[in-house]
Amino acid sequence: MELIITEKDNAARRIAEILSEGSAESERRNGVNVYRWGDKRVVGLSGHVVGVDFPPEYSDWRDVEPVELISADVTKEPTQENIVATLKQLARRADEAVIATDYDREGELIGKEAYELIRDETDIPVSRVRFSSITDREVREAFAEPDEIDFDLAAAGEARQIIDLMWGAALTRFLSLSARQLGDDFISVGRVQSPTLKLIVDREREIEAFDPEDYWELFADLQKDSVAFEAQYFYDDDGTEAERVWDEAAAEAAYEDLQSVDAATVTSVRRRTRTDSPPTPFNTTAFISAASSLGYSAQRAMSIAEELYTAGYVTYPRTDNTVYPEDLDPDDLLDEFVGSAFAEDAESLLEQDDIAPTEGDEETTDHPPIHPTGELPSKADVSEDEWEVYELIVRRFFATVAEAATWEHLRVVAEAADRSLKANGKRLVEPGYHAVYPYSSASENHVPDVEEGEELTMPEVRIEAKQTQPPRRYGQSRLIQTMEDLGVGTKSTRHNTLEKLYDRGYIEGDPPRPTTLAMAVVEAAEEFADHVVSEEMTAQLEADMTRIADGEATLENVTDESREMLERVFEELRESREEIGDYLQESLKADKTLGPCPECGEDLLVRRSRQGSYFVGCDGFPECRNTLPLPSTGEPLVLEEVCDDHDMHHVKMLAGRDTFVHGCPRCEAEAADESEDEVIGPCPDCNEDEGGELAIKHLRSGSRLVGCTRYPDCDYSLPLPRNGDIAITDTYCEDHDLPELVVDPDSDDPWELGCPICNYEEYKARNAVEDLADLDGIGSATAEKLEAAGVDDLDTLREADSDTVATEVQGVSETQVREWQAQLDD
DNA sequence: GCAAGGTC
Repeated sequence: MELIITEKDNAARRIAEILSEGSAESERRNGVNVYRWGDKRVVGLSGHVVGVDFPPEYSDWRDVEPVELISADVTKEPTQENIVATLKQLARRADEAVIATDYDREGELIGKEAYELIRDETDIPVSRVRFSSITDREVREAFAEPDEIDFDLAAAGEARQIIDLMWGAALTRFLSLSARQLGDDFISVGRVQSPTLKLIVDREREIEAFDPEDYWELFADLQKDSVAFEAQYFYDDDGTEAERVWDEAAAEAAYEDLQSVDAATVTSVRRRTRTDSPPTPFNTTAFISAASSLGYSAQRAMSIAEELYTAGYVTYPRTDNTVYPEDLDPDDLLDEFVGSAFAEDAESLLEQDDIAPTEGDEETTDHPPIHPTGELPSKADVSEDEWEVYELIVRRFFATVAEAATWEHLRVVAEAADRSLKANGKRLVEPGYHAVYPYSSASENHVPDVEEGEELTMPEVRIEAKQTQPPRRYGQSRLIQTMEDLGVGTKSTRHNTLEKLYDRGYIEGDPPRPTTLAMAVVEAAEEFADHVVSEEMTAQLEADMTRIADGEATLENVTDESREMLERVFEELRESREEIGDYLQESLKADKTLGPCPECGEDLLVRRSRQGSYFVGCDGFPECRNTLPLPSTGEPLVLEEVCDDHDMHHVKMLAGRDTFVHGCPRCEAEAADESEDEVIGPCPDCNEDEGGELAIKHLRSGSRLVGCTRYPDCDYSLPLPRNGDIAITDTYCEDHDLPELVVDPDSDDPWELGCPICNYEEYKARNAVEDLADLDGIGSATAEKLEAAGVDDLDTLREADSDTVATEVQGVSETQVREWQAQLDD
């Protein structure tokens, strides 16, 4: 029997399809898919075989000194017992094994791990095949001429693992211990996350240090016949054109000169034609950046793309490649869109004489650029967001095979009272790829045809006082782009790194702003462990890995050298341990401080009760017992904005999709104290027996609800929207004897909420499927499939038999279902 | 429970 091992289940299935010419069947072993035909078996490792875990004796890491840890051996342990068990079972029966993991460094490492597992059982020959995309031709060719595992390349990857863990875990542990941060809120440091955080912190430092400067700009309206256009004043500054006037008196003088006349003479007209080339194929970074201009976060964009990939609509979304593989025939792919929602554009592209896709600079060996597969979803198959992202990917593919656009630029210079004015016009002559790719800006600026010497009227002159602006914060896609430029992180991890920085309380908002803690961590690292916050650590590691891969160094050389360097860092760190700890603790507190306590003058802080709920408490506790409530949903985040009335920072509650700004906790509490409950009808739970009635209530924590007047004896309640005025109408719901409610009745867009009980029931039904889609690893495309199989809410999923679900829903594995169920049990 | 790499 021949055993073929791939990196992921999906690849295993496709390779089996290709090699068996469609005759492969799948069976399950220990919950792992095995594809079989004849005497061949293909199994995907799902990336779980490789794993560096700490030895169990270090699991209680609070008691372990960091330095002991770094000298401790890093051991490898498989993280998914069932995958390993399956692999070993199959290996025992095989007389030959082929490693077919991804054609990159990490793929080689995963392949080597699999090789070692096989070697534990048997000494059958193990070969290695390499192909850059899972297409018929490439896979067949690779299997026709198998190669050997490159152990040096795998060792390079292993050195990376060890060094990352050594530095990351030891420094993380040191900072967390010194600041006594031991729960979920540990203080982490790492080779990729820390240089990324430093980018954000450095930019924030520039912004803080920025000293704005005043300047003035002058504009004039010029008019030819009845067509007006705007021109800007400029002057010669040592041979270059300058628009900003830095001296107020000089600006006023120019303004007076221009105002003294009401006409300008055209002194030069220049026309130029520019071609605007279509964009290159999507790699992960370019995709994230395009999706971000549609308003998607990096994480969200990737998770939608992964969902579309799993459903079979787009290619693998984690790729560096910007060159389509040779065997992608653009004509064939365009043909697939004839008769679809994209028919018109696809047909117009097919009419072109020559269809030659653009190429980017990066041609890699693992996966093709992101493009549609040719299997089309209908709008009903996917959520609105998924459709929007799918359309982006389709249109990007269209753009890469479309023609260039042509622009006509028109530059006009005119003189008035010896002062110069200029206007730049821009006209799209040939829309080219813009016709199929409406995302990149194609805005025109109209300047009429004028001729040299022509006299134009000048009805208005304006002077604008401005200030230089600090540099802008990096947005998420800009950060990911910069990480790629610096070589930090990989296509599969960059977006996760940003998410991690959010989760760790290092950054907040979008564009991300560093918290006080982040500033302190970067500062401490710069002083004592500069290596780990600089992108040079990655650069050096890359160089070392190349040396290992080329056989010029060994894994031991490189990791020993790194370990010695870390030991030296620790010698300095240990001396300053208390100082660093105090500083970090102070910074942590600064991120939780809301403002002065009105009762004692100490700081009011965001705190957490023993039950886990958040509230505002006084730092003077137990002497001062002043408190304020916070909403029950989400995690509080202190914003920069300060309430004018109470000198308190506003608070935002982070709760994923339901994130909202709570505002000033004192304002919210006072508003609730001043409002009165409005009775609207009988309580369905206790009216008959006890006479309880439902009322609209404002809670001190800022939320509103319909609750029983006998609370806490009766805790019947219905949710109400957080924002907007609520009006009670004269129309009554017959079923529940309650009035219908309207939110924001006086606005342009009032929302008829209706009877609160009916509304809540509809809400529950509507959200059942959405709740499914919200689970980790389920998107709306998969949720739709689950719903079709009768699994339409969380409770059904929780009780469902995982094997039945996996059998009935295509593309869903039993392991997945069990993971979802485990999530629900948490 | 700590990193970063993979995949789900």
